[in-house]
Amino acid sequence: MKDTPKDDALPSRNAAHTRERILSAARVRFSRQSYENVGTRDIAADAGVDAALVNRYFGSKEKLFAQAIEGGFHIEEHLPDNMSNLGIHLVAQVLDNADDSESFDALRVLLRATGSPAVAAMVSERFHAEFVRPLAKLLGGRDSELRAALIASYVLGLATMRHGLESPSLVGPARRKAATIVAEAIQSCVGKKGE
Amino acid sequence: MKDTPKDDALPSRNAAHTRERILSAARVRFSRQSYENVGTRDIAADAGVDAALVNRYFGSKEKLFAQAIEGGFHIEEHLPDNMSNLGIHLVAQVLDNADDSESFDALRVLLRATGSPAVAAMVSERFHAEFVRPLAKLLGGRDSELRAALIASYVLGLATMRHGLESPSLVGPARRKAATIVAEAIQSCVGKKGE
DNA sequence: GTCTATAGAAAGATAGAC
DNA sequence: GTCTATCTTTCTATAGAC
Repeated sequence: MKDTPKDDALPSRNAAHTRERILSAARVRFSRQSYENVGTRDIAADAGVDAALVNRYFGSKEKLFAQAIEGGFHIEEHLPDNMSNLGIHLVAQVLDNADDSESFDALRVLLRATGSPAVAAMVSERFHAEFVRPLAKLLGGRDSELRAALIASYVLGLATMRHGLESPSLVGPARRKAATIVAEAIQSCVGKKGE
Repeated sequence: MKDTPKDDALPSRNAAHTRERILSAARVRFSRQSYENVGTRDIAADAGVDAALVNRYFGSKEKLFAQAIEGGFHIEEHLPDNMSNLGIHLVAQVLDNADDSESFDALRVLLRATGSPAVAAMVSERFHAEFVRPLAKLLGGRDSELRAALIASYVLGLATMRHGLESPSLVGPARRKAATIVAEAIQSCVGKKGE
């Protein structure tokens, strides 16, 4: 069987593809457990490759982590068409995300990394560089940095309740009301240009 | 030298006192790093006792952790005189807490525990039992559970930005404005009895 | 390009001496 | 009531065979 050039194919001996499989598996794992609780063996098993290849391709677990969160917070990918919908748009992205979903979620990685000395500073730096400061620039006006930080705070609080603590209080019928209220709080930090 | 009966004394051979020293050191350590990053040896060193005594008195690291957070979220100890000041009161407790303070802060323990399978469920359970549900009962009225969850969400978000990410955006001159805004958001979840 | 084998460090827990 | 010594497991990382 020859290697096929198709992207969807799974060539068994292809460095670039193997690398991507590892990175993808790492993103999912780090979204669900803290840095220390995720083993390079676990990642390799999920990716279906040998554990030694993780270090072979990424150098160390720490560098793999850095690669995994690279670009994950980019505000541009979380923006609505119109800034007047920012609140409801951000809130929906946090709440409409199944607890058992096996996908990458940078916000969850952040929540789980704050207690790990090896990566806490790295995550904080990226979050500010990719999310908070660009958002502040988008908002503009007085205290834009502060207003962006507050929006981040509302989003992180919701994410902690929903995905960190898996609180039952924000699912089911309550979800809709919660979304509306927090979206309003966020929106009030957006529209202050008139002041 | 005889053991003195005074509470402030440091008898070198006293089970109850040694136990208390370990527990106290554990509370501080768990406030600053995740469950996995805190070693029983670290705790013992801080407490000035032998590492073997940790297991001797608490059975296991997990049981020690359970004891450490016991009662830490109790809402009663975080309430103002009047519920009309709840927002500003809660916010102040989160923001007015030095990053390098060597004190126990249950909220920080919570933030750092969400990625640790061994203790995540335990922390979530206690937080809901000691903070969210009692708060809902205090609030009363329509959607009290939801409104309590939202207040918790605002508090956790602030705590994450301030102590999890050590964000520079909420300290200094910005602190006062941030406090006022979030306090208002919280307060709007308190006063809904008229609906 | 991938895998086997293992080095080396660190952690939780425990038995038994003092 | 406390400490020394150690068992056992688990993890990252790497050298070298295939």
